[in-house]
Amino acid sequence: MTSAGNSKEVKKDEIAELARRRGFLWQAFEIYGGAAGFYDYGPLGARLKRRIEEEWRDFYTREGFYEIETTNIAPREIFESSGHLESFADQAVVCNHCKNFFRVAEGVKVSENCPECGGELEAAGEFNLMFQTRIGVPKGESDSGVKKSEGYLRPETAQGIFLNFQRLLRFNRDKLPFGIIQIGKAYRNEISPRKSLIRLREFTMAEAEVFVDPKEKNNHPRFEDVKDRMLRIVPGEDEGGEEEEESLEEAVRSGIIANEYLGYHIAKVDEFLERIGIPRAKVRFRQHLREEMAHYATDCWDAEFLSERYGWMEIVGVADRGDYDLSAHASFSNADMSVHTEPEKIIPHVIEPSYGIDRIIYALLESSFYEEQVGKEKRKVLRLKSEITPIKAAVFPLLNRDELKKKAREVFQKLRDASIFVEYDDSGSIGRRYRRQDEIGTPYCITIDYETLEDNTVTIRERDTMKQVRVPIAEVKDVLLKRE
RNA sequence: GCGGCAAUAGUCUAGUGGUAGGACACGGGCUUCCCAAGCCUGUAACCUGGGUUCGAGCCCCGGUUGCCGCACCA
Repeated sequence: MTSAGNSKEVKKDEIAELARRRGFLWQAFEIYGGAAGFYDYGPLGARLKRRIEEEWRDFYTREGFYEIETTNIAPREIFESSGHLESFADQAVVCNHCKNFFRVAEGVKVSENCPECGGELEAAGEFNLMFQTRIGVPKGESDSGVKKSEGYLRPETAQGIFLNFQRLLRFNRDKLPFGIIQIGKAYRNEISPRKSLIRLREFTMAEAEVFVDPKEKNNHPRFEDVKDRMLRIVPGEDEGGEEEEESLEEAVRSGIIANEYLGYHIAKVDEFLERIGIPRAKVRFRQHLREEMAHYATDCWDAEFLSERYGWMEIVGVADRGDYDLSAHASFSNADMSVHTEPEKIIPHVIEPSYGIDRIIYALLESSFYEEQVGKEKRKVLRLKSEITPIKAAVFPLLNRDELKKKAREVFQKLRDASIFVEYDDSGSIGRRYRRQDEIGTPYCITIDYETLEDNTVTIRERDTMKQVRVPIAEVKDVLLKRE
Protein backbone atom coordinates (compact mmCIF):
# COMPACT_ATOMS: atom_id res chain seq x y z
CA MET A 1 0.00 0.00 0.00
CA THR A 2 1.31 3.41 -0.90
CA SER A 3 0.31 6.56 0.83
CA ALA A 4 2.26 8.96 -1.36
CA GLY A 5 2.62 11.56 1.34
CA ASN A 6 -0.93 12.74 1.16
CA SER A 7 -2.70 14.69 3.80
CA LYS A 8 -4.81 12.60 6.08
CA GLU A 9 -7.07 15.42 7.19
CA VAL A 10 -10.45 13.83 7.46
CA LYS A 11 -13.25 16.22 7.96
CA LYS A 12 -15.48 14.63 10.47
CA ASP A 13 -18.47 13.84 8.33
CA GLU A 14 -16.69 12.96 5.11
CA ILE A 15 -16.87 9.25 5.72
CA ALA A 16 -20.52 9.18 6.68
CA GLU A 17 -21.32 11.39 3.70
CA LEU A 18 -19.41 9.15 1.31
CA ALA A 19 -20.91 6.02 2.79
CA ARG A 20 -24.41 7.40 2.36
CA ARG A 21 -23.93 8.88 -1.09
CA ARG A 22 -22.24 5.85 -2.59
CA GLY A 23 -24.49 3.21 -1.13
CA PHE A 24 -22.52 1.73 1.74
CA LEU A 25 -24.64 2.69 4.68
CA TRP A 26 -28.08 4.17 5.12
CA GLN A 27 -30.06 5.04 8.16
CA ALA A 28 -32.81 2.46 8.53
CA PHE A 29 -36.48 3.44 8.18
CA GLU A 30 -35.40 6.73 6.69
CA ILE A 31 -38.68 7.53 4.94
CA TYR A 32 -40.45 7.19 8.28
CA GLY A 33 -38.02 9.46 10.07
CA GLY A 34 -35.50 6.82 11.07
CA ALA A 35 -34.80 5.16 14.39
CA ALA A 36 -31.60 5.58 16.34
CA GLY A 37 -29.22 2.67 16.39
CA PHE A 38 -30.37 0.98 13.20
CA TYR A 39 -28.54 1.06 9.89
CA ASP A 40 -29.08 -0.69 6.58
CA TYR A 41 -26.19 -1.68 4.37
CA GLY A 42 -26.63 -0.51 0.78
CA PRO A 43 -25.36 -2.37 -2.29
CA LEU A 44 -21.68 -1.58 -1.75
CA GLY A 45 -21.86 -1.83 2.03
CA ALA A 46 -23.47 -5.23 1.86
CA ARG A 47 -20.76 -6.47 -0.48
CA LEU A 48 -17.99 -5.05 1.70
CA LYS A 49 -19.55 -6.64 4.77
CA ARG A 50 -19.96 -9.97 3.09
CA ARG A 51 -16.37 -10.01 1.94
CA ILE A 52 -15.10 -9.25 5.43
CA GLU A 53 -17.27 -12.04 6.78
CA GLU A 54 -15.91 -14.40 4.17
CA GLU A 55 -12.34 -13.54 5.11
CA TRP A 56 -13.24 -14.12 8.75
CA ARG A 57 -14.94 -17.42 8.05
CA ASP A 58 -11.99 -18.55 5.99
CA PHE A 59 -9.55 -17.47 8.70
CA TYR A 60 -11.21 -19.52 11.46
CA THR A 61 -12.05 -22.42 9.22
CA ARG A 62 -8.31 -22.76 8.73
CA GLU A 63 -8.10 -23.15 12.52
CA GLY A 64 -10.25 -26.23 12.09
CA PHE A 65 -13.39 -24.63 13.50
CA TYR A 66 -16.84 -25.50 12.17
CA GLU A 67 -19.52 -22.89 11.75
CA ILE A 68 -23.05 -23.27 13.03
CA GLU A 69 -26.14 -21.09 12.81
CA THR A 70 -28.47 -20.79 15.76
CA THR A 71 -31.65 -18.84 16.45
CA ASN A 72 -31.88 -15.13 17.11
CA ILE A 73 -34.80 -15.57 19.49
CA ALA A 74 -34.65 -17.69 22.60
CA PRO A 75 -37.07 -18.39 25.44
CA ARG A 76 -36.68 -16.47 28.68
CA GLU A 77 -35.13 -19.32 30.63
CA ILE A 78 -32.07 -19.37 28.42
CA PHE A 79 -31.19 -15.90 29.64
CA GLU A 80 -32.15 -16.69 33.21
CA SER A 81 -29.50 -19.42 33.07
CA SER A 82 -26.91 -17.39 31.21
CA GLY A 83 -27.19 -14.54 33.67
CA HIS A 84 -28.22 -11.98 31.08
CA LEU A 85 -31.64 -11.32 32.54
CA GLU A 86 -30.36 -10.79 36.04
CA SER A 87 -27.41 -8.74 34.93
CA PHE A 88 -29.38 -5.98 33.38
CA ALA A 89 -33.08 -6.32 33.85
CA ASP A 90 -33.15 -4.09 36.90
CA GLN A 91 -34.88 -0.89 37.79
CA ALA A 92 -32.62 2.09 37.49
CA VAL A 93 -32.54 5.40 39.31
CA VAL A 94 -30.92 8.63 38.27
CA CYS A 95 -29.74 11.48 40.49
CA ASN A 96 -31.43 14.81 39.82
CA HIS A 97 -28.36 16.68 40.82
CA CYS A 98 -25.25 14.94 39.47
CA LYS A 99 -27.07 12.81 36.86
CA ASN A 100 -25.34 9.65 38.01
CA PHE A 101 -27.12 6.48 37.09
CA PHE A 102 -27.62 3.60 39.55
CA ARG A 103 -29.09 0.19 39.31
CA VAL A 104 -31.58 -0.76 41.98
CA ALA A 105 -29.90 -4.15 42.18
CA GLU A 106 -26.79 -2.48 43.49
CA GLY A 107 -28.74 -1.59 46.62
CA VAL A 108 -29.67 1.97 45.75
CA LYS A 109 -33.36 2.79 46.17
CA VAL A 110 -35.45 5.70 44.97
CA SER A 111 -36.23 6.67 48.57
CA GLU A 112 -32.56 7.13 49.34
CA ASN A 113 -30.26 9.98 48.42
CA CYS A 114 -27.57 9.82 45.80
CA PRO A 115 -24.52 7.95 47.09
CA GLU A 116 -22.27 10.21 45.08
CA CYS A 117 -23.49 13.70 45.85
CA GLY A 118 -26.45 13.31 48.18
CA GLY A 119 -28.91 14.64 45.59
CA GLU A 120 -32.45 13.44 45.09
CA LEU A 121 -32.99 10.21 43.15
CA GLU A 122 -35.62 9.69 40.54
CA ALA A 123 -36.85 6.46 38.96
CA ALA A 124 -35.36 6.15 35.48
CA GLY A 125 -37.38 3.15 34.41
CA GLU A 126 -36.50 -0.39 33.48
CA PHE A 127 -32.90 -0.88 32.57
CA ASN A 128 -33.03 -3.83 30.23
CA LEU A 129 -30.72 -4.19 27.32
CA MET A 130 -32.48 -7.20 25.83
CA PHE A 131 -35.41 -6.85 23.46
CA GLN A 132 -38.34 -8.79 24.76
CA THR A 133 -40.83 -10.57 22.55
CA ARG A 134 -43.56 -13.16 22.66
CA ILE A 135 -43.26 -16.70 21.40
CA GLY A 136 -46.57 -18.06 20.18
CA VAL A 137 -49.80 -17.19 21.97
CA PRO A 138 -49.57 -16.69 25.72
CA LYS A 139 -51.60 -19.40 27.43
CA GLY A 140 -53.72 -17.73 30.06
CA GLU A 141 -52.17 -16.21 33.11
CA SER A 142 -50.61 -19.32 34.54
CA ASP A 143 -46.98 -19.05 35.52
CA SER A 144 -45.81 -21.73 33.16
CA GLY A 145 -47.78 -20.37 30.23
CA VAL A 146 -46.41 -16.88 30.58
CA LYS A 147 -42.90 -18.15 31.10
CA LYS A 148 -42.92 -20.28 27.98
CA SER A 149 -44.30 -17.50 25.83
CA GLU A 150 -41.75 -14.92 26.85
CA GLY A 151 -38.74 -14.65 24.58
CA TYR A 152 -35.76 -12.40 24.02
CA LEU A 153 -33.61 -11.47 21.09
CA ARG A 154 -30.10 -12.69 21.74
CA PRO A 155 -27.63 -10.09 23.02
CA GLU A 156 -24.70 -12.24 21.80
CA THR A 157 -24.44 -15.15 19.41
CA ALA A 158 -22.43 -17.23 21.90
CA GLN A 159 -25.36 -18.73 23.80
CA GLY A 160 -26.54 -20.69 20.77
CA ILE A 161 -23.20 -22.47 20.73
CA PHE A 162 -23.24 -23.26 24.46
CA LEU A 163 -26.77 -24.62 24.23
CA ASN A 164 -25.64 -27.09 21.59
CA PHE A 165 -22.53 -28.11 23.47
CA GLN A 166 -23.43 -31.79 23.97
CA ARG A 167 -24.26 -32.21 20.29
CA LEU A 168 -21.12 -30.39 19.25
CA LEU A 169 -18.96 -32.47 21.56
CA ARG A 170 -20.44 -35.62 20.10
CA PHE A 171 -19.91 -34.22 16.59
CA ASN A 172 -16.29 -33.84 17.56
CA ARG A 173 -16.25 -37.47 18.78
CA ASP A 174 -16.03 -36.45 22.45
CA LYS A 175 -12.61 -34.87 22.13
CA LEU A 176 -11.25 -31.56 23.32
CA PRO A 177 -10.22 -29.05 22.29
CA PHE A 178 -12.50 -27.81 19.53
CA GLY A 179 -13.78 -24.52 18.29
CA ILE A 180 -17.13 -23.44 16.86
CA ILE A 181 -17.85 -20.21 15.04
CA GLN A 182 -20.96 -18.25 14.30
CA ILE A 183 -21.69 -15.05 12.42
CA GLY A 184 -25.01 -13.43 13.04
CA LYS A 185 -27.12 -10.62 14.34
CA ALA A 186 -27.28 -9.68 17.99
CA TYR A 187 -29.56 -7.15 19.61
CA ARG A 188 -29.13 -4.76 22.50
CA ASN A 189 -31.60 -2.05 23.34
CA GLU A 190 -28.96 0.57 24.05
CA ILE A 191 -30.02 3.55 26.10
CA SER A 192 -28.45 5.99 23.71
CA PRO A 193 -26.99 4.53 20.54
CA ARG A 194 -24.60 6.94 18.87
CA LYS A 195 -21.56 7.33 16.74
CA SER A 196 -22.86 5.70 13.58
CA LEU A 197 -21.78 2.06 13.54
CA ILE A 198 -20.14 2.12 16.94
CA ARG A 199 -23.22 1.57 19.04
CA LEU A 200 -26.08 -0.11 17.29
CA ARG A 201 -29.20 -1.75 18.58
CA GLU A 202 -29.00 -4.45 15.94
CA PHE A 203 -25.54 -5.50 14.86
CA THR A 204 -23.47 -8.32 13.46
CA MET A 205 -21.15 -10.33 15.64
CA ALA A 206 -18.68 -12.95 14.59
CA GLU A 207 -17.78 -15.16 17.49
CA ALA A 208 -15.63 -18.21 18.07
CA GLU A 209 -16.09 -20.37 21.15
CA VAL A 210 -13.07 -22.50 21.84
CA PHE A 211 -13.63 -25.34 24.30
CA VAL A 212 -10.55 -26.49 26.13
CA ASP A 213 -9.64 -28.70 29.05
CA PRO A 214 -8.69 -26.23 31.81
CA LYS A 215 -5.53 -28.24 32.49
CA GLU A 216 -4.47 -27.69 28.89
CA LYS A 217 -4.86 -23.92 28.79
CA ASN A 218 -1.13 -23.46 28.88
CA ASN A 219 -0.52 -25.97 26.17
CA HIS A 220 -1.79 -24.67 22.87
CA PRO A 221 -0.58 -26.97 20.07
CA ARG A 222 0.26 -24.09 17.74
CA PHE A 223 1.51 -21.54 20.24
CA GLU A 224 4.91 -21.75 18.57
CA ASP A 225 3.46 -20.36 15.35
CA VAL A 226 2.46 -17.06 16.95
CA LYS A 227 4.70 -16.67 19.99
CA ASP A 228 7.04 -14.13 18.39
CA ARG A 229 4.29 -11.82 17.27
CA MET A 230 4.78 -8.37 18.75
CA LEU A 231 1.73 -6.95 20.48
CA ARG A 232 0.89 -3.53 21.78
CA ILE A 233 -0.76 -4.21 25.09
CA VAL A 234 -2.24 -2.31 28.01
CA PRO A 235 -2.45 -4.58 31.05
CA GLY A 236 -5.16 -4.14 33.67
CA GLU A 237 -4.78 -2.85 37.20
CA ASP A 238 -2.82 -5.78 38.61
CA GLU A 239 -0.05 -5.35 36.08
CA GLY A 240 0.28 -1.63 36.28
CA GLY A 241 -1.75 -0.45 33.31
CA GLU A 242 1.15 1.00 31.32
CA GLU A 243 1.06 0.49 27.59
CA GLU A 244 3.89 -1.70 26.40
CA GLU A 245 5.07 -3.54 23.34
CA GLU A 246 6.24 -7.09 23.71
CA SER A 247 6.09 -10.46 22.10
CA LEU A 248 3.20 -12.75 22.82
CA GLU A 249 5.58 -15.21 24.40
CA GLU A 250 6.91 -12.58 26.83
CA ALA A 251 3.40 -11.49 27.73
CA VAL A 252 2.29 -15.03 28.50
CA ARG A 253 5.48 -16.09 30.30
CA SER A 254 5.36 -13.04 32.53
CA GLY A 255 1.73 -13.69 33.36
CA ILE A 256 0.36 -10.49 31.83
CA ILE A 257 -1.71 -12.66 29.53
CA ALA A 258 -3.01 -15.48 31.71
CA ASN A 259 -2.50 -18.53 29.51
CA GLU A 260 -1.45 -19.78 26.07
CA TYR A 261 -4.95 -20.27 24.77
CA LEU A 262 -5.97 -16.73 25.57
CA GLY A 263 -2.67 -15.49 24.18
CA TYR A 264 -2.93 -17.53 21.03
CA HIS A 265 -6.33 -16.11 20.27
CA ILE A 266 -5.27 -12.56 21.02
CA ALA A 267 -2.49 -13.02 18.48
CA LYS A 268 -4.96 -14.47 16.00
CA VAL A 269 -7.21 -11.46 16.36
CA ASP A 270 -4.23 -9.23 15.70
CA GLU A 271 -3.36 -11.29 12.66
CA PHE A 272 -6.89 -11.13 11.28
CA LEU A 273 -7.16 -7.37 11.72
CA GLU A 274 -3.89 -6.93 9.88
CA ARG A 275 -5.04 -9.27 7.17
CA ILE A 276 -8.12 -7.26 6.33
CA GLY A 277 -6.19 -4.00 6.37
CA ILE A 278 -6.62 -2.35 9.77
CA PRO A 279 -3.32 -0.49 10.22
CA ARG A 280 -1.26 -2.15 12.94
CA ALA A 281 -0.23 1.23 14.32
CA LYS A 282 -3.86 1.82 15.23
CA VAL A 283 -4.47 -1.39 17.13
CA ARG A 284 -3.76 -2.25 20.74
CA PHE A 285 -4.98 -4.83 23.23
CA ARG A 286 -6.32 -3.56 26.50
CA GLN A 287 -7.16 -5.73 29.45
CA HIS A 288 -10.47 -5.07 31.15
CA LEU A 289 -10.46 -3.78 34.68
CA ARG A 290 -12.34 -6.00 37.07
CA GLU A 291 -15.34 -3.68 37.33
CA GLU A 292 -15.85 -3.44 33.58
CA MET A 293 -15.74 -7.18 33.02
CA ALA A 294 -18.94 -8.88 31.88
CA HIS A 295 -20.62 -11.16 34.40
CA TYR A 296 -19.43 -14.29 32.59
CA ALA A 297 -15.77 -13.39 32.14
CA THR A 298 -12.78 -14.18 34.28
CA ASP A 299 -10.44 -12.24 32.03
CA CYS A 300 -11.03 -10.09 28.98
CA TRP A 301 -8.88 -8.25 26.47
CA ASP A 302 -10.27 -5.80 23.96
CA ALA A 303 -8.69 -5.19 20.60
CA GLU A 304 -9.04 -1.44 20.29
CA PHE A 305 -8.85 0.69 17.16
CA LEU A 306 -7.57 4.24 17.36
CA SER A 307 -10.27 6.23 15.61
CA GLU A 308 -9.48 9.77 14.54
CA ARG A 309 -12.98 10.67 15.41
CA TYR A 310 -13.80 8.66 18.52
CA GLY A 311 -10.44 7.79 20.06
CA TRP A 312 -9.69 4.25 21.15
CA MET A 313 -12.68 2.03 20.64
CA GLU A 314 -13.34 -1.66 21.09
CA ILE A 315 -13.66 -3.66 17.87
CA VAL A 316 -12.98 -7.17 19.17
CA GLY A 317 -13.15 -8.71 22.64
CA VAL A 318 -11.23 -11.81 23.65
CA ALA A 319 -12.66 -13.28 26.84
CA ASP A 320 -11.78 -16.18 29.04
CA ARG A 321 -15.26 -17.26 30.08
CA GLY A 322 -13.97 -20.08 32.24
CA ASP A 323 -16.64 -22.70 32.78
CA TYR A 324 -19.25 -20.07 33.56
CA ASP A 325 -21.65 -20.75 30.71
CA LEU A 326 -21.48 -24.51 30.53
CA SER A 327 -21.79 -24.82 34.30
CA ALA A 328 -24.71 -22.42 34.38
CA HIS A 329 -26.60 -24.25 31.66
CA ALA A 330 -25.73 -27.58 33.25
CA SER A 331 -27.22 -26.59 36.55
CA PHE A 332 -30.36 -24.92 35.16
CA SER A 333 -31.16 -27.50 32.50
CA ASN A 334 -29.79 -30.61 34.17
CA ALA A 335 -27.88 -31.39 31.00
CA ASP A 336 -24.50 -32.95 31.52
CA MET A 337 -21.96 -30.55 30.10
CA SER A 338 -18.94 -32.44 31.33
CA VAL A 339 -16.34 -34.18 29.22
CA HIS A 340 -14.71 -37.41 30.12
CA THR A 341 -10.95 -37.04 30.14
CA GLU A 342 -8.43 -39.23 31.90
CA PRO A 343 -8.44 -39.46 34.84
CA GLU A 344 -11.53 -37.32 35.56
CA LYS A 345 -14.58 -35.58 34.17
CA ILE A 346 -14.17 -31.89 33.60
CA ILE A 347 -16.23 -28.93 32.51
CA PRO A 348 -14.36 -27.32 29.61
CA HIS A 349 -13.29 -23.72 29.72
CA VAL A 350 -14.20 -21.34 26.94
CA ILE A 351 -11.93 -18.86 25.20
CA GLU A 352 -13.97 -16.48 23.11
CA PRO A 353 -12.86 -14.02 20.43
CA SER A 354 -15.87 -11.86 19.69
CA TYR A 355 -15.75 -9.49 16.71
CA GLY A 356 -18.03 -6.52 16.15
CA ILE A 357 -18.30 -6.62 12.37
CA ASP A 358 -19.98 -3.24 12.05
CA ARG A 359 -17.31 -1.55 14.13
CA ILE A 360 -14.65 -3.20 12.01
CA ILE A 361 -16.35 -1.81 8.92
CA TYR A 362 -16.29 1.65 10.47
CA ALA A 363 -12.60 1.23 11.32
CA LEU A 364 -11.84 0.12 7.76
CA LEU A 365 -13.74 2.99 6.16
CA GLU A 366 -12.11 5.54 8.42
CA SER A 367 -8.59 4.24 8.16
CA SER A 368 -8.70 3.68 4.42
CA PHE A 369 -10.20 7.04 3.49
CA TYR A 370 -7.78 9.51 1.97
CA GLU A 371 -8.30 12.86 0.36
CA GLU A 372 -5.43 14.07 -1.75
CA GLN A 373 -4.59 16.78 -4.19
CA VAL A 374 -4.11 15.66 -7.80
CA GLY A 375 -3.37 18.61 -10.02
CA LYS A 376 -6.16 21.09 -9.42
CA GLU A 377 -8.60 18.48 -8.21
CA LYS A 378 -9.17 16.65 -4.98
CA ARG A 379 -9.15 12.90 -5.15
CA LYS A 380 -11.06 10.86 -2.58
CA VAL A 381 -9.88 7.32 -2.32
CA LEU A 382 -10.64 4.34 -0.16
CA ARG A 383 -7.46 2.33 0.11
CA LEU A 384 -9.18 -0.90 1.04
CA LYS A 385 -7.38 -4.17 0.52
CA SER A 386 -8.32 -5.57 -2.84
CA GLU A 387 -9.58 -8.76 -1.15
CA ILE A 388 -12.45 -6.91 0.47
CA THR A 389 -13.41 -4.15 -1.94
CA PRO A 390 -17.03 -4.29 -3.07
CA ILE A 391 -15.99 -4.12 -6.71
CA LYS A 392 -12.88 -5.82 -8.03
CA ALA A 393 -12.42 -3.80 -11.20
CA ALA A 394 -14.16 -1.43 -13.58
CA VAL A 395 -14.00 -1.66 -17.35
CA PHE A 396 -14.02 1.51 -19.48
CA PRO A 397 -13.80 2.38 -23.14
CA LEU A 398 -11.27 5.20 -23.36
CA LEU A 399 -13.67 7.22 -25.46
CA ASN A 400 -17.36 7.06 -25.91
CA ARG A 401 -17.22 5.53 -29.38
CA ASP A 402 -19.00 2.49 -30.65
CA GLU A 403 -16.01 0.36 -31.59
CA LEU A 404 -14.38 0.93 -28.18
CA LYS A 405 -17.63 0.41 -26.30
CA LYS A 406 -18.24 -2.85 -28.08
CA LYS A 407 -14.81 -4.18 -27.20
CA ALA A 408 -15.10 -2.93 -23.60
CA ARG A 409 -18.40 -4.73 -23.17
CA GLU A 410 -16.79 -7.92 -24.39
CA VAL A 411 -14.00 -7.67 -21.85
CA PHE A 412 -16.50 -6.80 -19.15
CA GLN A 413 -18.66 -9.81 -19.93
CA LYS A 414 -15.69 -12.10 -20.08
CA LEU A 415 -14.67 -11.11 -16.55
CA ARG A 416 -18.22 -11.40 -15.27
CA ASP A 417 -18.38 -14.87 -16.76
CA ALA A 418 -15.24 -15.71 -14.81
CA SER A 419 -17.13 -14.73 -11.62
CA ILE A 420 -15.08 -11.61 -11.08
CA PHE A 421 -17.23 -8.75 -9.87
CA VAL A 422 -16.61 -5.95 -12.35
CA GLU A 423 -18.52 -2.86 -13.41
CA TYR A 424 -18.79 -1.18 -16.79
CA ASP A 425 -18.88 2.60 -17.20
CA ASP A 426 -18.77 4.79 -20.31
CA SER A 427 -20.22 8.00 -18.96
CA GLY A 428 -18.26 11.27 -18.82
CA SER A 429 -14.53 11.55 -19.22
CA ILE A 430 -12.09 8.79 -18.40
CA GLY A 431 -10.76 10.81 -15.46
CA ARG A 432 -14.19 11.15 -13.95
CA ARG A 433 -14.71 7.43 -14.17
CA TYR A 434 -11.40 6.74 -12.44
CA ARG A 435 -12.43 9.05 -9.61
CA ARG A 436 -15.79 7.41 -9.18
CA GLN A 437 -14.07 4.08 -8.67
CA ASP A 438 -11.39 5.55 -6.40
CA GLU A 439 -13.89 6.70 -3.82
CA ILE A 440 -15.49 3.30 -3.50
CA GLY A 441 -12.13 1.57 -3.30
CA THR A 442 -12.11 -0.31 -6.61
CA PRO A 443 -8.49 -1.42 -6.89
CA TYR A 444 -8.26 -1.72 -10.69
CA CYS A 445 -9.63 0.03 -13.74
CA ILE A 446 -9.31 -1.61 -17.13
CA THR A 447 -9.32 0.70 -20.14
CA ILE A 448 -9.92 -0.30 -23.72
CA ASP A 449 -8.27 1.98 -26.27
CA TYR A 450 -7.44 1.87 -29.98
CA GLU A 451 -4.38 -0.23 -29.30
CA THR A 452 -6.67 -2.84 -27.82
CA LEU A 453 -8.41 -3.19 -31.15
CA GLU A 454 -5.07 -3.92 -32.81
CA ASP A 455 -3.34 -6.27 -30.37
CA ASN A 456 -5.84 -7.28 -27.69
CA THR A 457 -4.01 -5.57 -24.85
CA VAL A 458 -5.60 -3.29 -22.29
CA THR A 459 -4.31 -0.93 -19.64
CA ILE A 460 -4.86 -1.76 -16.00
CA ARG A 461 -4.72 1.28 -13.80
CA GLU A 462 -3.97 0.77 -10.15
CA ARG A 463 -5.99 2.72 -7.59
CA ASP A 464 -3.31 3.76 -5.14
CA THR A 465 -0.53 4.74 -7.53
CA MET A 466 -2.71 5.70 -10.51
CA LYS A 467 -0.06 3.95 -12.61
CA GLN A 468 -0.96 1.83 -15.60
CA VAL A 469 0.39 -1.34 -17.04
CA ARG A 470 -0.50 -2.77 -20.40
CA VAL A 471 -1.38 -6.44 -20.42
CA PRO A 472 -2.97 -8.90 -22.85
CA ILE A 473 -6.67 -9.42 -22.24
CA ALA A 474 -5.98 -13.08 -21.55
CA GLU A 475 -3.86 -12.15 -18.54
CA VAL A 476 -6.19 -9.60 -16.98
CA LYS A 477 -7.88 -12.16 -14.79
CA ASP A 478 -4.62 -13.24 -13.19
CA VAL A 479 -3.61 -9.70 -12.41
CA LEU A 480 -6.96 -9.02 -10.74
CA LEU A 481 -6.86 -12.15 -8.62
CA LYS A 482 -3.30 -11.97 -7.38
CA ARG A 483 -3.02 -11.52 -3.64
CA GLU A 484 -1.08 -8.54 -2.47
C1' G B 1 -32.01 9.15 29.62
C1' C B 2 -30.61 14.66 30.69
C1' G B 3 -28.70 19.42 28.63
C1' G B 4 -27.00 22.44 24.27
C1' C B 5 -27.09 23.00 18.92
C1' A B 6 -29.12 21.58 14.29
C1' A B 7 -32.52 19.61 10.14
C1' U B 8 -33.83 23.04 2.60
C1' A B 9 -32.65 18.56 -4.20
C1' G B 10 -28.40 12.61 -4.24
C1' U B 11 -24.49 15.81 -1.52
C1' C B 12 -23.05 20.61 0.43
C1' U B 13 -25.50 24.99 1.14
C1' A B 14 -28.25 30.44 0.37
C1' G B 15 -32.68 32.07 1.94
C1' U B 16 -35.49 36.41 9.36
C1' G B 17 -43.00 36.29 7.45
C1' G B 18 -44.93 37.30 0.85
C1' U B 19 -42.32 33.78 -6.56
C1' A B 20 -37.27 28.41 -2.76
C1' G B 21 -31.60 30.16 -5.40
C1' G B 22 -26.58 28.23 -6.13
C1' A B 23 -22.54 24.69 -6.38
C1' C B 24 -21.21 19.83 -6.99
C1' A B 25 -23.23 15.14 -8.24
C1' C B 26 -26.59 12.50 -11.52
C1' G B 27 -29.33 11.65 -16.61
C1' G B 28 -29.36 13.00 -22.10
C1' G B 29 -26.41 15.31 -26.11
C1' C B 30 -21.73 17.46 -28.19
C1' U B 31 -16.53 17.26 -27.49
C1' U B 32 -12.38 14.44 -25.73
C1' C B 33 -6.49 9.05 -27.49
C1' C B 34 -5.87 8.34 -19.96
C1' C B 35 -7.13 11.01 -14.45
C1' A B 36 -13.70 14.85 -11.41
C1' A B 37 -11.71 19.79 -18.15
C1' G B 38 -15.32 22.42 -21.56
C1' C B 39 -20.28 23.52 -24.07
C1' C B 40 -25.78 22.58 -24.47
C1' U B 41 -29.73 20.43 -21.79
C1' G B 42 -32.74 17.86 -18.15
C1' U B 43 -34.35 15.67 -13.36
C1' A B 44 -34.43 17.10 -8.40
C1' A B 45 -35.57 19.86 -1.90
C1' C B 46 -38.04 23.06 2.76
C1' C B 47 -37.84 16.05 8.60
C1' U B 48 -42.82 15.33 10.98
C1' G B 49 -47.51 16.76 13.70
C1' G B 50 -49.93 20.82 15.78
C1' G B 51 -50.25 26.27 16.71
C1' U B 52 -49.82 31.76 15.57
C1' U B 53 -50.81 34.62 10.97
C1' C B 54 -54.50 37.05 5.44
C1' G B 55 -49.94 34.29 4.46
C1' A B 56 -44.80 29.94 7.70
C1' G B 57 -38.74 27.08 4.90
C1' C B 58 -38.49 31.24 8.39
C1' C B 59 -42.05 32.48 14.61
C1' C B 60 -44.09 29.07 18.96
C1' C B 61 -45.02 23.94 21.05
C1' G B 62 -44.57 18.48 20.63
C1' G B 63 -42.19 14.36 18.06
C1' U B 64 -38.23 12.13 15.13
C1' U B 65 -33.29 12.03 13.55
C1' G B 66 -28.20 13.88 13.73
C1' C B 67 -23.94 16.37 16.19
C1' C B 68 -21.51 17.89 21.04
C1' G B 69 -21.21 17.27 26.53
C1' C B 70 -22.90 14.23 30.83
C1' A B 71 -24.71 9.45 32.00
C1' C B 72 -25.08 4.42 30.18
C1' C B 73 -22.44 0.42 27.21
C1' A B 74 -24.37 -6.29 31.14
